Amino acid sequence: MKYFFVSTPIYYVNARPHLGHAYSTIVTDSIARFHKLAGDNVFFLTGTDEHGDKIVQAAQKADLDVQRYVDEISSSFQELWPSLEIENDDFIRTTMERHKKCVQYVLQKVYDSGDIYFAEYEGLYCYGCERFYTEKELVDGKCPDHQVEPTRIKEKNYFFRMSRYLDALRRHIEEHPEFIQPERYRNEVLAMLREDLGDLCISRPKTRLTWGIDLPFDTDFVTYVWFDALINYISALGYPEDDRFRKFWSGAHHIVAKDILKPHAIFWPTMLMAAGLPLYKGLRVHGYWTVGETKMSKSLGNVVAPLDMAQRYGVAAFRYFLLAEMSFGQDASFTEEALVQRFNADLANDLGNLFSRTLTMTHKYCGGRVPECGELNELDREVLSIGHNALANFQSQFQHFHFSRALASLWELVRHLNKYIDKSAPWALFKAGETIRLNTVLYVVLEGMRKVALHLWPVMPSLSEAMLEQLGWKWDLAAVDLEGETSSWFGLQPGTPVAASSNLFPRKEVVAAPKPEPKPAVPTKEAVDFEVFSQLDLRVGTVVEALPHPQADRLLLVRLDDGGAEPRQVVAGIAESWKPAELVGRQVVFVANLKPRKLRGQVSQGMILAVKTKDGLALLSPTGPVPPGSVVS
RNA sequence: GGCGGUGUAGCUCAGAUGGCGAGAGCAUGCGGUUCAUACCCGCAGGGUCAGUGGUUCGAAUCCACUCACCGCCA
Repeated sequence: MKYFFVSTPIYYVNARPHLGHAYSTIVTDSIARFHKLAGDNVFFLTGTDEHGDKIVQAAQKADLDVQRYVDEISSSFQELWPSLEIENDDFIRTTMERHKKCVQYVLQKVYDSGDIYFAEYEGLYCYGCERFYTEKELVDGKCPDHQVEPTRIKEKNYFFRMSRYLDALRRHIEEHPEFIQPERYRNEVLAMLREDLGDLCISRPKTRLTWGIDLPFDTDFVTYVWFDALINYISALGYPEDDRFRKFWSGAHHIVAKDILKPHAIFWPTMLMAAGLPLYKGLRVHGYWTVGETKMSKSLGNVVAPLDMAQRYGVAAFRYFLLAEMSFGQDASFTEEALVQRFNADLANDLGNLFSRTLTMTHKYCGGRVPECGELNELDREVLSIGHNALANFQSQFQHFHFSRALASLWELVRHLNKYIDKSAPWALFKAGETIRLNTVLYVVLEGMRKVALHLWPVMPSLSEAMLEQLGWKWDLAAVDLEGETSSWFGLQPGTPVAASSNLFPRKEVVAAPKPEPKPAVPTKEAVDFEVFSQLDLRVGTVVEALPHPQADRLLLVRLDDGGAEPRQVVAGIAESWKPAELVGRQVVFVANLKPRKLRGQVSQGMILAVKTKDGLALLSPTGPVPPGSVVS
């Protein structure tokens, strides 16, 4: 029996669970289930990371005692997972006693072997942020958050001699391509290793931070971030004394998002080396979910609440979508429309309808029981062969974290079963009374459906079990021979009753397209002919003089150079937005053939064009200088 | 600025070690079918494989440069 250990990151409890957390955990759950299905002995770990200043600050903000605060957020994670059909074997919290003991054990061990040293360093410290800044992080020499010049202080801390292990790590990565995957992240880590990474600061003085694990060799300090958090992967396995560690650690895989690549790809392996422990087997790195075009962020208020989606569309659809839509390693975009589209196309139309039509036919034509399979002809054998390929590809792709491709492979079988039904036309066989052939066709389809359902268990556990139940197949995880399923085709027992009908994935209405601001149609005045428009004589004039109107506050007397010998006087109602001095030299568009008229005793020979907005009047003018009097058309 | 990645049909993506008249799914159009969840099946349209130059009998695939976007580091 193979041992397989797989972990999510432990989630930092400064925020409630969102789509990113859900994805990591669902992927990990699916992998865990896949290995369970394959017969491995699986340990699936997730948990929460609960130490550090940020947590203390968040608790203060929430006006809660720190312990209560972390308890609460941690529970929100623990409570969410079962509703997403996530079945972790353990939930580790860094505030648990068993974790603390393990961290201290490892620290002491590394300290004893001489890889932790005490050193003083000097840095720029911002008291507001309670952290050090590098010169480059500062803006104009000031802390970007508090706009305060940081203070140069000296501090003593403990350091992990990471530099000693970096060469060995680089060799390991080079010799084990599967250590970090996908490839792009492996390259990134090798690039990081080409730089001087130095050693790792692993402590904080208690004068600054008390919410952490005491260093076993100096209780004036607490452990800083990674030496605490990363150890969760082995503390949960009961390292050092527990047998589980010995069994499971050799097959360990970590699933992480790309933002925590460095700690997992560099800090953690070197820590393990220093502690004299074998390295994990594989690190699998995925990208981010964006929401539409933009990054998901709290400030934008577009954080997708996983549970909302799961409730609206079903856990199965939600999990299926996440796995099918994201090409593992790359970023992907989450939109409700895409989810609905995929739901309808793949789950409702292809798979759901396949169940519906086949079960109905089994009832109409075969008394609702799995029929006897007769001799196979060319068409039937084609199904078996396509099925073999689809399932073998599914298994191989899934194992290599290509979930999207794995599901695409599986759907080749789903679609082929639909084609096969059409080609074989059981309804015609029924009318013709060709019972043996009819039974064979339906058997082949039902068995294909069973295989699809079984392979979907890692992705959508309860729906998979429901499908199998409809097929009258007894779900028994321990009895599954996943590899064998690719070649055998006779798992269903003839005579077994099947469900009379099926409605696993009722089609969803396509949600309204993401309203690009439903701008109302612009109401216009009545349409006019071009002739009417061309009666207007619009021209550009240059303001040569502007004066306040002697008898009106809102009016200006504007004298325009219109190309003629004398300036043209126009009375313009723009005094509230424009001062006379601002106008001189400016070019404006005016109506040249408006009948002259007197406004408050002053003759106006035309009208200057302007746009009224809530901020005042904007004048129309050419994009660049033109000769005065130029005609506008 | 350095390093790395990506750029293939409207959209999402496949395309080891160079040999294809460049693929799939979705979307679109047309046709067929009725067992079925207005579903399924078939056919079709649509791409100068970012650009330029090179290696080669032959390049989406190798090399160089350019452009665009992204990431890491500085």
